[in-house]
Amino acid sequence: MQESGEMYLETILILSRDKDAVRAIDVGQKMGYSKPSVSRALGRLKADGYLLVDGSGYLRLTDKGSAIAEKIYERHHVLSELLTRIGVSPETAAEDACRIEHVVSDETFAAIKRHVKDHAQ
Amino acid sequence: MQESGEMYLETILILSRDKDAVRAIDVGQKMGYSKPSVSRALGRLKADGYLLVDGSGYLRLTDKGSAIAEKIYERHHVLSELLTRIGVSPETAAEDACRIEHVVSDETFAAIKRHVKDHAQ
DNA sequence: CGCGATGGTTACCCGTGGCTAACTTTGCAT
DNA sequence: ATGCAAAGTTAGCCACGGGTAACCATCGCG
Repeated sequence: MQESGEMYLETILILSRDKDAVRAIDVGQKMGYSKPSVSRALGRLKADGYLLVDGSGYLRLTDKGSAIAEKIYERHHVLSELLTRIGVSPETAAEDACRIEHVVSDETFAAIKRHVKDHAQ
Repeated sequence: MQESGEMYLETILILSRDKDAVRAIDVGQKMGYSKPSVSRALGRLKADGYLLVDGSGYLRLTDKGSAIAEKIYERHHVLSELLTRIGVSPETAAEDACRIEHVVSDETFAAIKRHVKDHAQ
């Protein structure tokens, strides 16, 4: 799983919190990508079993896809929380969290999560 | 400047701390990349004015290249310090710092640096 | 009924950044 | 002087991940 694949899955998860049905076009709009780019990326995710597309073009994460999306989403939250706590502006914190969330190891994220929890405010 | 370019510059900086002369082959050995990959990457860095190569194949960072290398190197140190401090093992901290160092914004890094300094041990 | 808008896909281009294979160049040692 | 080893480059392969242009399919509305 590549960083960009994780972003697609996370985006689908976030969109499906609001909308009851998520389509490729919504993903593209949210991420600022063209239709063909989204189509191809989603095709890969589908082929690799992270995603299902029904007859009407509605997207649904598989368990496997959902697990990744939730994992990244959690990281996003915790990292944003940590960064704002040390004085980063909310916008920048969100942007940086969005990049860091894909590159930290499980060990490091566990430590960060523990740290944030232990030093709750 | 791409992430991989930053890694090359940082590696050259680190190598030039030990050795008095750094060649492409040393960089490749250190990074685990093949000679052609290194040759091409260094060619780009040279073309973009980050790097000089003398007649004997010795590498020297320009001011521009040095600035980036030092910046990334500092980030590496501070991030490693932060991670080990919250309980990450030194090896994992180094690996993660190596990835995070390329993606954090200046604002976030400034905040991290301040945090690490203020909570010195 | 037809036409246009919407959504999706196909085909193709581009840069990045790895790789191998093969070539050149250089320098040292026999 | 030969001849090998080390360093670098060139050419070409591949996957990723963006992009356009163009096409198809469907659906709603006049």
